[in-house]
Amino acid sequence: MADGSHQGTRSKLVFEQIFELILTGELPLGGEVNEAALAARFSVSRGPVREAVQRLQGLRLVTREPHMRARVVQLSGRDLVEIFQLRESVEGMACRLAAEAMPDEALAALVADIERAQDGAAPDGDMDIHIRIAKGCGNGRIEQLLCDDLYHLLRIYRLRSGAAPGRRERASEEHWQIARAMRARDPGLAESLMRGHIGRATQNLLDRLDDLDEPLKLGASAA
Amino acid sequence: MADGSHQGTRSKLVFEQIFELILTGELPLGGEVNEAALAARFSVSRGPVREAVQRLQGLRLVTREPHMRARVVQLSGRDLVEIFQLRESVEGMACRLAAEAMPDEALAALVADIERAQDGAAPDGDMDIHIRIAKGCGNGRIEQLLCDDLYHLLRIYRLRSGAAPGRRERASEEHWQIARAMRARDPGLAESLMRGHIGRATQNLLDRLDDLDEPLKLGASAA
DNA sequence: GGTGGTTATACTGTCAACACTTTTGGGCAG
DNA sequence: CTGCCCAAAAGTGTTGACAGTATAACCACC
Repeated sequence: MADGSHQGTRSKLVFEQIFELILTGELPLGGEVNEAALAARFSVSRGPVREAVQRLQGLRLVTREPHMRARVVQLSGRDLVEIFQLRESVEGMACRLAAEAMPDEALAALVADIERAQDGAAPDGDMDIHIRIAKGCGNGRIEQLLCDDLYHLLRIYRLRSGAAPGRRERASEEHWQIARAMRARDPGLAESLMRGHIGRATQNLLDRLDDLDEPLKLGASAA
Repeated sequence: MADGSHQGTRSKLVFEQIFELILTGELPLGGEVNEAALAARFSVSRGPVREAVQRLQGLRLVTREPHMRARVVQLSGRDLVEIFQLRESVEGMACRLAAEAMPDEALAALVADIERAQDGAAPDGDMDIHIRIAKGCGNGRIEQLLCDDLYHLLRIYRLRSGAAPGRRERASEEHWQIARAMRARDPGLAESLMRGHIGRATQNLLDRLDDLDEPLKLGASAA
């Protein structure tokens, strides 16, 4: 069969639907998650909903203690800083490994795509670069951590808070440097540049946060 | 009530019991995981067993695809190298952060404990140091990744493969250097030393592995 | 005797109902 | 009016049974 990857399992579908609900804000960030209500909404039993929620808990997207209601994560400034610190170390390592493991063509294409994006049309080149590096590092566990676990968190954050003005160009420039270092097969430099890149993003984040424990009320001109 | 913290939830108990079964080898490393059999063994329904298995899957301790039987992870040499690469980056960052965040007394106690362990009686100081650093880094997400997710994997690995001869002293010496750098409030040096420490352990692991894809048959006199 | 299809089995995915715990709301004493 | 206690409601944890799918055994056919 051509694709067939529809793996009928309800749990996975419900998981993605709940995630969409969080993205759209229908499930607000600090809000409660009601298993029965979600089950009724998706016309399934509580079993699949329960598994989906548990999986969300595994990704730290919801918090749940034994007998209390599950709640969507708050994403306070403190949380974001913690996530960015983790990304700094892990994506740095991914970048180092990818600079050794990725084939020449892939690295050349990476540089070319970034340069093309810098010129004119470039929609979502932002996260794409990081994902491509993570997928090319050859370490499945790191790839999973970055592309599965942390990626969801980042999507929620990005959707709620637009990038600072002028930061996009700056980031693209840094991406270009990173990719060039990788193409030159300089793992140490590539890792260092990536860590600096994410470290700057962290600093940028801190500058826009007055109180570390505020529940992500920023968002500015999120248009 | 004195303690009462037995959090009656069956799922958690079953989770720990299954983990024990993996540690003792009763559930062999590449073996299949049968929900019904486990349910009967623990005198619970399949629901809690299912949740426990799913949680194990979240920790990458078992692999499970939609309709196939779940299998305990194989822990091939490749897997171990991936885990150690991830640890190298994350524990390095944890060490950096801990060198900034941990109180003076805690750092002094860390150095003291290592020195005491070097002299005479020191049972399991090995992992303990890493755990203490992870818990002291102040980043809850990193702490959770190291102490919850990766710790289980490492326990399985350690139980099956003893350390190389003479490596324990070497490791203790490196721990001492790390702790000293932390006490001296030198985050950069502390991170560098920790990365070198884990990198050496990785190299040591590679030296003992002929084939990266072998399912962890090391352990020397595996009687 | 080997091979392809077919039935039988075992297991996972899903469901509806029950048991237990936490929370909410109201009534009562102070 | 305030605070505590108690009962009703809501929600989670757990159970046993049913449905769908992959694995295994079996048999016919080449």
